[in-house]
Amino acid sequence: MTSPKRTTIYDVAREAGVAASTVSRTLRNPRRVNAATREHVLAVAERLGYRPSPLATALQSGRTATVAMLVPDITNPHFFGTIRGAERRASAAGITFILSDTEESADNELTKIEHLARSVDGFILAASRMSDERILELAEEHNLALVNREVRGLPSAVVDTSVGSRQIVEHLASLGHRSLVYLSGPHQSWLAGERWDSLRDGAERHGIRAVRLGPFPPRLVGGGAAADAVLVTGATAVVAHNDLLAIGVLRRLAERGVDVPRRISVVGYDDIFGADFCVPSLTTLAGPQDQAGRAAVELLLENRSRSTARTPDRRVMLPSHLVIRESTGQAPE
Amino acid sequence: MTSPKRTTIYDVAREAGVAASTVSRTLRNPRRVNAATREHVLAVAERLGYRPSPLATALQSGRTATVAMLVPDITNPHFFGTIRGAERRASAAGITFILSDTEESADNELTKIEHLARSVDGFILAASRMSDERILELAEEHNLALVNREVRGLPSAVVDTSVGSRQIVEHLASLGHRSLVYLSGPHQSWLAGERWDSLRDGAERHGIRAVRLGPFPPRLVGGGAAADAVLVTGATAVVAHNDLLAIGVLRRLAERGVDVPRRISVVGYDDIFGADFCVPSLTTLAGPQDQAGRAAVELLLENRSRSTARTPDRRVMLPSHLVIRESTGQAPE
DNA sequence: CTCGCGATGGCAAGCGATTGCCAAAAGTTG
DNA sequence: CAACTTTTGGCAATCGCTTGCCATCGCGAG
Repeated sequence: MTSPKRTTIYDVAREAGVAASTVSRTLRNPRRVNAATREHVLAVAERLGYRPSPLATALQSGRTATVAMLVPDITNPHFFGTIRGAERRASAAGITFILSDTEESADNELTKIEHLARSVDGFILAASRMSDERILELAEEHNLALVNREVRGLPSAVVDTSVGSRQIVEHLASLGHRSLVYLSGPHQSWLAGERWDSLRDGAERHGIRAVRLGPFPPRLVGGGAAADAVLVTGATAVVAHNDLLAIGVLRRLAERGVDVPRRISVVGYDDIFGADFCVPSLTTLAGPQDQAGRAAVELLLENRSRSTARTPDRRVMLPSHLVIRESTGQAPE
Repeated sequence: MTSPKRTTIYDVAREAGVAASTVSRTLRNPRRVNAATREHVLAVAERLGYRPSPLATALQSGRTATVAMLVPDITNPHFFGTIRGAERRASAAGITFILSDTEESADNELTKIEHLARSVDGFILAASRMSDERILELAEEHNLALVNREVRGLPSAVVDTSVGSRQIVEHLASLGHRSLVYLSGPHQSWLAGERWDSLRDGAERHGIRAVRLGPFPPRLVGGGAAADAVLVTGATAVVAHNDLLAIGVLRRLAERGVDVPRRISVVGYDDIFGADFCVPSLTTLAGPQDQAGRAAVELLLENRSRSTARTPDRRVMLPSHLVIRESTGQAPE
């Protein structure tokens, strides 16, 4: 790699016989310069293969045309959709997309935000593990958009799981189940709380007994312990915090020779890759995670420039739907 | 979000009673400044909560402490490992990680590189779809590291699939198979070429007939057409370009009532998430993709600063290994 | 024919660091 | 103690672009 001194705005200016400011305006604020000059400058810029330096632009203007997305665990398929959606949207808007894994740690989130603060226009916090207070505090200084998390007054995009959770309960109720176990995710997970609340709520309404176990790590490996715990309760239906956990449970149950769904029904959340081809295939609450990612980027974009003004409460709620597969069935006698 | 005018190096300088340059040196080149002053400056910086502006630093110094990774398809599980490995390594080195999806298009790769050129120290091209010539050309101007792709003279990290491919053939041969079909991936894919070469090579050595079909889109949906095509050939073993395709094939075969592995054996590449719990579980060539990602970042880091000097041929080769599961078995009579 | 005003382009001051060069201070050496 | 060498800190230029402010110009109005 050689550094052939990229052409700058000054090169273009000299070549076009105008001032640098004119070149700058031609690019950022075209109507501020006469059509004829503009054409000329553009032509010269094109000929010289001019590319603006995002750094210089950002340094001067304060706009970086970059967003960062913080994710608790990149490898969790649950986030793939969100990541993709956000990346696509950012890319479409010509915005650079920074991805950062916070390894399920609130402290890491803080550190990373601090670190990136000056390099980005805003942050997308996906399933943030931080407390509401902390998030609100950060929102004072940074432009934030939340995904699958709600905090009073902050823009957020969430896939609605309360309605969906009730659907799950109804589905189970209709199959004759009288009790269910919820396998909870990380206890800092807002989502986990939401889901439990709706499940319990729905269960109550249907006269179903609901128990919460956990927290379990929301990964395949979490399924082992979770499955065993479930068996002890004697419940006929399990709702896992996510598909990963659910699939883990399925595997463990298979190992132990427990028939799903004959003896126990299993439900997950997210409809991740693989949920349709595991055995038995998984009944799960699917949601447009990619749209949540995309929406988050949009919220961020709306929001920038606005510096002191608190954004009017912008929250996007996306509908989820229950995908019924083989892992749920009639409750046993 | 408010903009409380972040504290700058000048604020620290004033407060500490030294020149800005001293502050700068304290941070970048501590031994250049007296221990006493250094301590003092650090204390003041700490007290004021000073955070350097990456933008300003980059603009002046040319080092951005950022790398970008270009991936043909973010949603393809094959890349998850690579992405994770690269992100982790970058993060550990305090380097910002930009992720960009090129949607399987060589032109997109070019555009994105052009776009990000000034904002990053280098690019990681994962399974690039560009031609060797194009890549070499780009390497003149940019700092590149390749993943799962080799181009003369450029640093690269690849999971060795030639040895692995031969293992696959041996495995199949030992099961009595006399013919195999390779389901090829995108034809711009270097990997696809490599794999086919090694397979054919191995097949020849074992007196096995090998046929290549395709290209097929390396996704689940590609499996439908692929499976049908395979059945026509009457081969008893299929090696798919990747697990996604392989799983797609499994599904289609199941639909058509073809018994795997009784009637046909299926092998994939990558050992992606799900390969172990699809049915039948998939025999596949696993490789440390995350290490490839991590290695690529390291190659990039070694390489920066060096501007004109061409890097000594640095290539990392990672071993793969065959994971035998249920999708392969004795060849039928 | 003069005045006022909008359109247009240039000047120059930043944005927040880094770094070459220089001078003063401190340390070495014979 | 003189003559040097090292250390240490400051000055000022620079990276590439944006933008407030000012000067000029052309033109329609009075």
